[in-house]
Amino acid sequence: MSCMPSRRTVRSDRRSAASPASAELRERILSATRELLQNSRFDSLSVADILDSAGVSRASFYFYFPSKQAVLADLVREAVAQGQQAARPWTDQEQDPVTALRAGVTDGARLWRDNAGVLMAIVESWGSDEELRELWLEQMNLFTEAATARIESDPHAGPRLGSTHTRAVAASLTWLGERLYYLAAASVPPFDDEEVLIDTLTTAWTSILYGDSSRLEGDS
Amino acid sequence: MSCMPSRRTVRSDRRSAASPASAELRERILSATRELLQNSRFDSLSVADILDSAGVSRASFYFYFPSKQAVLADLVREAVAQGQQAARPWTDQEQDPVTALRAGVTDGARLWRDNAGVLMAIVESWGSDEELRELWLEQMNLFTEAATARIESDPHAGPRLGSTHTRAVAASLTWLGERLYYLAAASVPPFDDEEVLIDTLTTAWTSILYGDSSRLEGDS
DNA sequence: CTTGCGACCATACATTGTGTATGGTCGTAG
DNA sequence: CTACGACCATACACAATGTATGGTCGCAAG
Repeated sequence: MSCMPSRRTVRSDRRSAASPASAELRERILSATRELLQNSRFDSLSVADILDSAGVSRASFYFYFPSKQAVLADLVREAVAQGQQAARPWTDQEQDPVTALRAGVTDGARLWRDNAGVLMAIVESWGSDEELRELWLEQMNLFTEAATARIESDPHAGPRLGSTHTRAVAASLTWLGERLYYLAAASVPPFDDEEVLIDTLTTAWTSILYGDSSRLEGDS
Repeated sequence: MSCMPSRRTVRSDRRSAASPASAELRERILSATRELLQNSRFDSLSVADILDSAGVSRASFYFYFPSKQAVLADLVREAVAQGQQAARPWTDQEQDPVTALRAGVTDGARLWRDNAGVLMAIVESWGSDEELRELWLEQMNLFTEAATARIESDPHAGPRLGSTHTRAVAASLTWLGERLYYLAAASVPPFDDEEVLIDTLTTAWTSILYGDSSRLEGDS
């Protein structure tokens, strides 16, 4: 998936025989961490746990990654790459706005469901690590940019907002999503109910962009 | 190290005449932590730092507090107690809704400005400590309850929302605030500009509650 | 006076976690 | 055969947390 093995020359094919580990340890480390993250919080996860789970030695771990945080960063890049596809139809405007909005919100929910561990980890950790901070801030920024562009080119939403504030509004919606998806993943009511999550987020987007929060289905 | 015994400033004033648990050191610990938090993140703060800054011994620290987190919990309770007063006029409805909303948002901004260190600390840490988690979740919950009550008793806002969703909407606005105030405190654009912060949050509240985001001053 | 107690300090320790060596094994390319 | 690259085992240096031990000081009651 195109990342960048800039660390070192990892691409070797010497896995012909004997070793119990013929594949890239790097992937094993990533997979193990991803799985551990489904049941543990990132900060209560030690590299020793990852080592045990991946069946890798301490030395090998630090050969491929400079720190635990770097592993998370890779996993996040992986997850968001997957998410940018989900966000694509979101920025189209081929269908009616509210429907498109709801579809985008739903895609986000699925992305978060599929990558709950990793995404929760980064939301909890980006405040305490510079690399993770920049990564996440950049991600939120990309999303905000896309939303801003969409809003400004929307004949209904665009004019309603002062152009100075459009970006701020887009940013606030982005961060609202970040928080609500996180709360849902963390099972914090009332967002632990996915339907409530999606309805509420969709309500927020449509209300703020179109000033219309009614008619958002009322099926409880 | 601190080989110099000059730290014993407590000497004769040890306990002026008071009774059990006069606990002057306790206050010193709280104050020192509060101040340190203005320039450091909570997780990059060791108890040794607090000890140095407060001029207290390790043993005394653990006499008063079971952990670093407990100190933060106390500071947070302190700050939010101060904030509940700020939130009171917020739940009144004596003035026009948008004005009241903006006033409430502004109060929140002031609270966050005055207690930035402590509040940032808890937002960053409530995910990793059970005590802090419950404390913060309860706080968000109290705020959500108040907002819900306000919305439901509001002739303009109440009817517009399905009653099932009212609480969820209130919760999302609460968490939006948490996130945006935090970002402002962390100097993340565009919310590092307090005017943008307040305008955007006010826009969100009025849009979602009243479906009206226009006429929110366009002075930019 | 002296004994007890509560607030407090100094220091050492057990434990856990991180990141950095150091040195060794084993297959394959040269 | 030898060098090298991928890998492992282990130990170490460091930092931080929380606990334990024992001691000082001031006051109050016997």
